[in-house]
Amino acid sequence: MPPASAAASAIIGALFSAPPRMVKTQLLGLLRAALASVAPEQRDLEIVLERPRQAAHGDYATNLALQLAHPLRANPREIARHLVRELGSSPLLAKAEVAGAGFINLFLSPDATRQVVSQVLEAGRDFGRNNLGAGRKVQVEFVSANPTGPLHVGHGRGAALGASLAQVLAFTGHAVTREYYINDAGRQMDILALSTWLRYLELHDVWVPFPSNAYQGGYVIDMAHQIRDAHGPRYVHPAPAVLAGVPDAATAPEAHLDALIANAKDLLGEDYRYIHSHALTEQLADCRDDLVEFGVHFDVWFSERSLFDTALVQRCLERLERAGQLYTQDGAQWFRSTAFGDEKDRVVQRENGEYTYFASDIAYHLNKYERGFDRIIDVWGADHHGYIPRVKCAVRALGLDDTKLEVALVQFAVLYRDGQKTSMSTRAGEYVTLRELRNEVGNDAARFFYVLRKSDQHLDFDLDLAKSESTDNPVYYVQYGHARVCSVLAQWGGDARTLAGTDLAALSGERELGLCARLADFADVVEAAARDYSPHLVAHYLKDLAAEFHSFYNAERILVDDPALRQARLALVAGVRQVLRNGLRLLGVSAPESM
RNA sequence: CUGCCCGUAGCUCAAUUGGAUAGAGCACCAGCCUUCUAAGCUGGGGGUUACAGGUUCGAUCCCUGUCGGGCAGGCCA
Repeated sequence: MPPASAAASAIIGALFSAPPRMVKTQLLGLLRAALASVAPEQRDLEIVLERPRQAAHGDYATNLALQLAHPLRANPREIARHLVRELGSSPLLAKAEVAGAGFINLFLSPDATRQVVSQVLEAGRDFGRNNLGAGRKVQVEFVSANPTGPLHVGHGRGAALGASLAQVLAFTGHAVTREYYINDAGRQMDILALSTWLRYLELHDVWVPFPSNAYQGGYVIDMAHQIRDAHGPRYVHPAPAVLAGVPDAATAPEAHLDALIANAKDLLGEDYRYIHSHALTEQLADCRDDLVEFGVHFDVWFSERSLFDTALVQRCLERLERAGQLYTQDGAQWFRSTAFGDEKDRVVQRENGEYTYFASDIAYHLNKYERGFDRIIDVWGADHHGYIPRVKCAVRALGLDDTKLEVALVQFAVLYRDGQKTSMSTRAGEYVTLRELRNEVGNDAARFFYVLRKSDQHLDFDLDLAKSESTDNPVYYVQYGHARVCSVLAQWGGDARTLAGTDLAALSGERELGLCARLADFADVVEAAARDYSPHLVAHYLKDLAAEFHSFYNAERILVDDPALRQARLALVAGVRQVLRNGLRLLGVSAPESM
């Protein structure tokens, strides 16, 4: 991990300072100056500048006067009038007026509205980028599924959200580390190893009843074949030995499984580790391939087992011990989480000496803090929400700042086909895998649909809609907008890069200026998406931008005879294409040149 | 029983985090192809934001209660 460097931040900062400032930023500067003049003691007040819902209320509006009314003990409309007077005249503004209870409505000059097109074309792929994060180190940990089988559609949503969120954060000046936590130390991995071995024994006509709570999937049989092909009968043991002293499966299924695992370890000795590691390696590779095909990449694959190998779990518990936050009861070791506001104390080491998942999780979070992240984002399934308080308690007990740790919850996705829910039972091993979903609807539709909803909302995933090549399908709708611009530019035949310096004065129609305003909004959308961990805002924005473009395209011809108007419109649609591209890239969706 | 999340048009969802007259897409109705991709566009109807109070200049958003739905509450992960 390279050290967080001020130098790197400075370089990044310099990159961003090059393009001219956005109109909104310039307006904020004007308002700040007016504020300092009207109410010097309130000069540091946060100024909110927003897009009014209605066109009659201008391009931007601010409630600044309303905010000042209380501290100044004055009539908000009166304050607003003072502020407007101080704003004076600016080439940016066509008009500034006081409205309603004391809003200030700002109407941009056409020049001010149009200049965004030049900014888009000059900034190119960097348009929308900002330095909100100022180079701060952020870790996004997501997916982190147990490598005990293929990823399913629930993991897919976490993958899509985490990847998009990481992109958005990187785009807003954060130094992002994408991380996958591998649960390679627990009982679930032992169950997978056992399952593989039992299938392997079956291939050698050693028949041990396959437990219903072991892993049923066909991939387990595949691994058994691989092991047999590579090593023949080396790991075969007779069924009576495998079943020696094993309690009844029907009455004690979990104890049955644990006893089988214990026998496997005894009989196989060192060879058990081979089977265990073969299964882990295979499943992890499958998982990684799946994610790579999905366009989801990780910087760090963090092994749970390494927390034990480096004795971090032990050191972590010793640290809690010294702080007086551990005690022993009923043979187990407990963390006094109630002292930090949790509902009940939690076990960290079981009576049988095994550490709980919680213990390694505390250690993992300690490790995250020790790596110096300014912010740590855990993306979890919403069913883990009850787990948040105890982890935060543990972090506090270690003397760390728990406000650095944020958990983004992802609700389940429910698949619909022909208007019917598709079953997704994890038990029988017949759940829908991410790979099946990707094969059916394609990576682009999957990525887009997954982030179309706020992540903490349930997602109804309409498979038929995702597959349809029609206007109803938002992915196709947005991508088609991009392809359409490409088609127009191809028809024109010129070099799109030469459009950056185009004179835009001919853009004067309502639709044209409306599109310009929409392009300018991209910067705000990106910022909001980063601030609220809400990539869905980008998806919605792209739908809106595409709709506005299609509407414009339908109403006006771009390749008109008048050279000045033609060039200006070409520059405008080239700007639309660039912003569509940038937005789609944040979501991991391709921007096709033709469809 | 307790805690967390949610409840917005017939359906799926937004709403710049407390702003002005709550918006899109489906579906429904009526239109638009001699034109750069009709894989598109235009117009229309549709709402007591679950319900009842409260906080203030202003509430879908914050607080309280009720009703309804989801998820959690292991020495499981």
